[in-house]
Amino acid sequence: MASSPFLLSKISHPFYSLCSLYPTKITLLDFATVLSIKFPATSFKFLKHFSSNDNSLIFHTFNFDSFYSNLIDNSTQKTNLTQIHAKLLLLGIHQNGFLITKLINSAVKLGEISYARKVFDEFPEPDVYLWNAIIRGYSKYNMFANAIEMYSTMQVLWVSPDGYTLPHVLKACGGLPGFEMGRRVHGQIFRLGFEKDVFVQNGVVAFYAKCGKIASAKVVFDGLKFRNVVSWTSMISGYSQNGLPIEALSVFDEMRETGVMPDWVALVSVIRAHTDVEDLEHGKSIHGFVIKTGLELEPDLLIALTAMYAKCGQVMVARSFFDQMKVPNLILWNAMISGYAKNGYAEEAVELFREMISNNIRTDSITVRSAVIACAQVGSIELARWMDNYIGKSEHTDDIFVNSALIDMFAKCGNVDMARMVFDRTLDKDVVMWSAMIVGYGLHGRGREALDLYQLMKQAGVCPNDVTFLGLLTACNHSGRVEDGWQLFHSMKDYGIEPCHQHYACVVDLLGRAGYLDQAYDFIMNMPIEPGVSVWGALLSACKIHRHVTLGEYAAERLFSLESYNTGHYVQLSNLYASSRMWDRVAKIRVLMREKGLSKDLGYSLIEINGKLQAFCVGDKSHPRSKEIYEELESLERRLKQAGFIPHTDSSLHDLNYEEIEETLCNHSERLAIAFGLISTAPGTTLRITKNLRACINCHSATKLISKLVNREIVVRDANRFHHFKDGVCSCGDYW
DNA sequence: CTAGGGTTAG
Repeated sequence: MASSPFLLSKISHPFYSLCSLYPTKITLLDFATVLSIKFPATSFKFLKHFSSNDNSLIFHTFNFDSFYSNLIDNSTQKTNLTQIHAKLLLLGIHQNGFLITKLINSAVKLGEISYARKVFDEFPEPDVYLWNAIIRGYSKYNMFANAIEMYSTMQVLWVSPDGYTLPHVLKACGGLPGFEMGRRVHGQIFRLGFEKDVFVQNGVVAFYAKCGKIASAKVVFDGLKFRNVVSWTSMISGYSQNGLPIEALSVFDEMRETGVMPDWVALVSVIRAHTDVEDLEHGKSIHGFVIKTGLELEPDLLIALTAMYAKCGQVMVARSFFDQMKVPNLILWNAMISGYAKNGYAEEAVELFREMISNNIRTDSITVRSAVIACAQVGSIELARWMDNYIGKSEHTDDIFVNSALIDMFAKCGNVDMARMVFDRTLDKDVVMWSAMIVGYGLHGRGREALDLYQLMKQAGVCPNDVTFLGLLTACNHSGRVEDGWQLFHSMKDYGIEPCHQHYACVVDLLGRAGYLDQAYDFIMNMPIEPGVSVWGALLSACKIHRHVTLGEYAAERLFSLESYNTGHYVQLSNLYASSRMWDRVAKIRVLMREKGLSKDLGYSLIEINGKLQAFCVGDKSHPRSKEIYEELESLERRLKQAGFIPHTDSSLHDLNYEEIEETLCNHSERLAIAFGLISTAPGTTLRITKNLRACINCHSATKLISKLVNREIVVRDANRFHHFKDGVCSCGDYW
């Protein structure tokens, strides 16, 4: 001992200042333990030295409980705890329930749940405090099945739960699927006489709310004699979680009337309700309240506010919140990304997602879902492939939501075959997955495949839903299958599905396009619900195709009365007149539009070259390679003429919807995009173009021929569907 | 030693 360097240094060692905190004398072994915790870097050699010592030096007057409990509380690492535990064992006081409970709680706090369990298992006869500690640990880390398992074991061993056990058990019940367990616990709570314990009762309320049994939650809540802010919050969030934000808000009002002051958790729930109803004004007033009550520094409250602003379309405000957050957590990232995606800021959403990845920030399935949705909006097949590739390497490959979104994304990015690949590689398919694929085929006019898939779906025992039928009807529509569509529509009732506006509009479209205008009209007249914009719009568009002026005017009238400021309706009617060469009425519509201050939508086309999107509008000369583009355009025009192409001049010339033709050269935006695509990609490369309006008949015919002349596949996504041009024909069969 | 909250939604 004399030679020990420790003795030489002990006077000056900071340990002595630490010792003065404790009221009792301390042994060398204790010294070593403290050292190892407070000064891990220097402790090893001391521990080694003392490990050969016996513990005869211990003073029996020493107050173990307070000394070790302080040590445990000061532990910041698992190794601290294991050393203390070893020490307790060495001292023979490892059956001290108080200290072991503390140890377990401390382990839980450090996230060392399996270590906590190990310590628990080594304890011979745990009392209710120990059981509570371990159940609490499992519940805290959402290991609900373990929590319930411990709860059951505890009762087998005749340890009765107390008022501290039950809230954790209830939380676990709420987190598990099914609610039988929770119901049993509720019965037990009643028998054990906890009906006046506000902690326990709040847990019961929250449990029922989580399981969707909001009525039961309300019954328990109403039965409470004393309600604190937690009781109210449980009820508010319960309504929110069950899609009843209005009710949630009225509970909040009630709470305010009874004079209970909301804390930040309560406000988070209220903000969520405002977010759900997209009520920006009231959301803002809650924001004001947050500032007034001095809670604006509460990070989670700021996250809820960010989500609210993002979802309500105030993405700039949301972004400034986001940027101010020192440590943005996953939920905040998700709120921001989904907010962008939801409000049409698809590029921003994707950019933020990429930022997460390049900074190695953890993503979850919600992040990925939102990002995929954003990619679908962007419409770039290269981006879509990148996303698919990323997911293939992630842990989200089996996420049914992610895969359905991927199917939708590939379909919307023009590659329905890749959508099918995702579909085929997903083993567990639900209705939504099947429907997404059917909708994808519908979008591309592949009616046969959609119908075949529907058969397979039924064979697989999956029951169709309203979206399935929407996809099927669209598919029939885009491939001219009137009979199939008609039958499918009528088979909806066999599955107990009530058709909605969109289904009716599809049928009107289906009948109308095929020329059955009278039938379409009768169909509308016999609809059980009031026909809306989509239905009349479908009829008007069919009247335009078949030049049925009187019926078209009738449909337009209905549209004007429903939406008097929607430019599209005027344009459609004008197109109908133009197709019937009624130029005076075309002019009248123009005057009418001018009077109402409406102007037609500007057409533009996007083409992706080397992963970059290039935009063109009609007659666009702003591109740096504009000269080359127009040269290519002229050469195309020449070759078209040589091939015998005669432009339609009757309707499209006066078609307000489409960009006007300039002299002989057609400079519609998609033609510019095609020309640019041709000069900037290798021969044979597929061109992928996105257009915001519907393709005009002239460009459609021209594109067919161009695909043959230049031997390229050209994929055009217009406002309505996809067109695949190849070898002089289009996948839509000129039916769109 | 207790309880209540937020991101998504094909």
